[in-house]
Amino acid sequence: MTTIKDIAAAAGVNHSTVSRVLNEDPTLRVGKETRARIFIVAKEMGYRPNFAARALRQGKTGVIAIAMHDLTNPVYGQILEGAQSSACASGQAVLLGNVTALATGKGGLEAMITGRVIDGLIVQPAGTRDDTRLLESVVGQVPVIMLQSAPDPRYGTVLLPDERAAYMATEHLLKLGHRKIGLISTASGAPFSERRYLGWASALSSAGGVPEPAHVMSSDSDAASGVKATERLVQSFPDMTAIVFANVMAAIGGLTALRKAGLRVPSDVSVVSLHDIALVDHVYPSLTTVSLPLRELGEKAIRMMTSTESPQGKVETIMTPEPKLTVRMSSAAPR
Amino acid sequence: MTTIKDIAAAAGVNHSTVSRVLNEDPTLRVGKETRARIFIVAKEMGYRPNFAARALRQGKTGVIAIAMHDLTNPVYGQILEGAQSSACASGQAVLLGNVTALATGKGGLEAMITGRVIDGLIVQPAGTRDDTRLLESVVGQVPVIMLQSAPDPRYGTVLLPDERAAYMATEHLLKLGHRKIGLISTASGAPFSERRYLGWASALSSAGGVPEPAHVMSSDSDAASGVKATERLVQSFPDMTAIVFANVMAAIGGLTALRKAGLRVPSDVSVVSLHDIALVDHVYPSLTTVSLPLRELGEKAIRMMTSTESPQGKVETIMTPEPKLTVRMSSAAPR
DNA sequence: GATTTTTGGTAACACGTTTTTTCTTTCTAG
DNA sequence: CTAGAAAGAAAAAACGTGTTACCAAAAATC
Repeated sequence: MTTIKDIAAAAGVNHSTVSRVLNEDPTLRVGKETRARIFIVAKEMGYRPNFAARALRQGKTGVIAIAMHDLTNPVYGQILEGAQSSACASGQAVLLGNVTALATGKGGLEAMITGRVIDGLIVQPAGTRDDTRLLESVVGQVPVIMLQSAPDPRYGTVLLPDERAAYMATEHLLKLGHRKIGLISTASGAPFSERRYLGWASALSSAGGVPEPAHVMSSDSDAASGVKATERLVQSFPDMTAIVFANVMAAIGGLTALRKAGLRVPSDVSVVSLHDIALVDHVYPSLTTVSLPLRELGEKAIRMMTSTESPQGKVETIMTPEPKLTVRMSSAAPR
Repeated sequence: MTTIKDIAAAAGVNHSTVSRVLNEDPTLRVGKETRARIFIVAKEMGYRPNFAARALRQGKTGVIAIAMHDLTNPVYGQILEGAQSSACASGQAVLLGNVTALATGKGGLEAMITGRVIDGLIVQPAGTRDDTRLLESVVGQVPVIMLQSAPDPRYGTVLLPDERAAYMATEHLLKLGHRKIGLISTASGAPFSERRYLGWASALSSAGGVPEPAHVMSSDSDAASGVKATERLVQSFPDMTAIVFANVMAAIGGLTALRKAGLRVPSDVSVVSLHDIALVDHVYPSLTTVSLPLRELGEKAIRMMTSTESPQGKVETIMTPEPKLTVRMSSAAPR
């Protein structure tokens, strides 16, 4: 590996001059030809600064960790891709961690934090249970940004327009003529579940209906859990003519549950889901969805982290692109 | 941050002694009580070694990068999770990269390699196009392990039992009585596509059939591409009674295509796919699958990377767990 | 022609480890 | 009692940067 000293020797200058030239130190006065020579030699010798040495000196690494729940969930994959590409653009790198491992102290991630490997941590909180333990172990050690969490002065927060999206989904069903509209919500207690609930409820209210908390079933963000929640809903309230799903994986499970219950979609029950992913075109029937800017969520989190001001206490809601309704086969007017 | 020198001062010893005690240097002889004191002080002060300093000195970071294609694909997510958990277990960390960004030199990943941030690189190659460029830019710089690639002395290779799995999928259809069995393959030119083709072909041959290359359509590993490939197959060969899909996302697209073509699954066409993911229970009809040990692929790649011997030129095929057939609704005897 | 200012750099240290070398004290053998 | 191990630990060097302080010579000013 060629070091800064090799270049200094080849260019016939002191190594500190090389460092200052390459880092464009404004306080350094240097001859035009010396500067040019250093650049040329550095390029010729294929010089790359040693990461560890630089990190040691500067106290920064340029690595941001992101701890997610479930990497096999395509919804979360979008967040990851957004973060990944945004980080690349600003010369940072993304370290992947598992949030459960982080919370239980199992993963190497904790060592990476305490060992000053990472400059910041982006967390997709579990919604409820392990979050407090998680927070205690990392907040204060390193700047933290929570995705879709309850704002807190100790960390930054990036939010999706959950209420708006849930409102739009419900509104679509109302316009079709539905009045009995259930909600399969996400993890109870999670702030974004609250907001999605509010969107659903306010849409119903503004159409003159009365949002009934009993018509809400909570589900985890996977198909199997969506099956169970949907079964509970249709058993308790057989008169529902439409369901809003707060998560698309749950909705995909919901289709299975409805099929098993002998209910046709959309003729017996209409379905609308949040999260517009490629998959919804390929389930049967294809799902009407309202998109959420997940990619942008990941991007924004990185930008907030790399901005000059500390992210602590900042709260940002992604407004563009707006949630967008895409009507597919799963929604229709009630019979 | 408390450093090793702080501990040395607090324990009244030289900082090098602290280092050697904490790292359990066997060549160091140290008094029992001194050793105990150092351990106690270190724990009390919450000492964590500084990663950058250690990396600088040792020339190793304990970080392994893994460059994938498409993070929203649940199939690949499984590989990632396997790698992630396996790395944690051995005190390593996983850095996430995008293979396209790596190949085009865009991502921060290349800087991480040349900057000696990472000790090794695991790559899921694109199958064909960017791979050679990719290889040239990284092989030699850092140990590389390719997933599902063509073995090469310059890097290590970890493979799935593709042929066996494709054989089992085809065998299942043959046992049901099918004789006209098409194959929707993965990226043409990719070694694993070859192996899956061979599995399909040898199953047909051993049942006395003649594998016809024209009955094979290649598709990318996503639903949209699966739709197109399936359309091509059923238009060219309307007499097919069954299809083997080499990728589950393509199979999910395939169901859409068959539905649009007015073909019932399984009564008109039976479908079997490789890759057993949770989602297959929730498409309609649910997919008969043969599992592939994807998680273990990720785990093995990490283990090969962290083993003492250089991974270069090593080739390993994951044998356990064996591919497993799970019969669901999409396959039945032909009419 | 002496002093200041500018130009173009150099020298040295610091970052926190690990590792190699060296040093003092104590124990042991002859 | 003395040479020499051995025990216990300190000192020093090294990893490759970044940064602060400093310095020599040339040019400009008085």
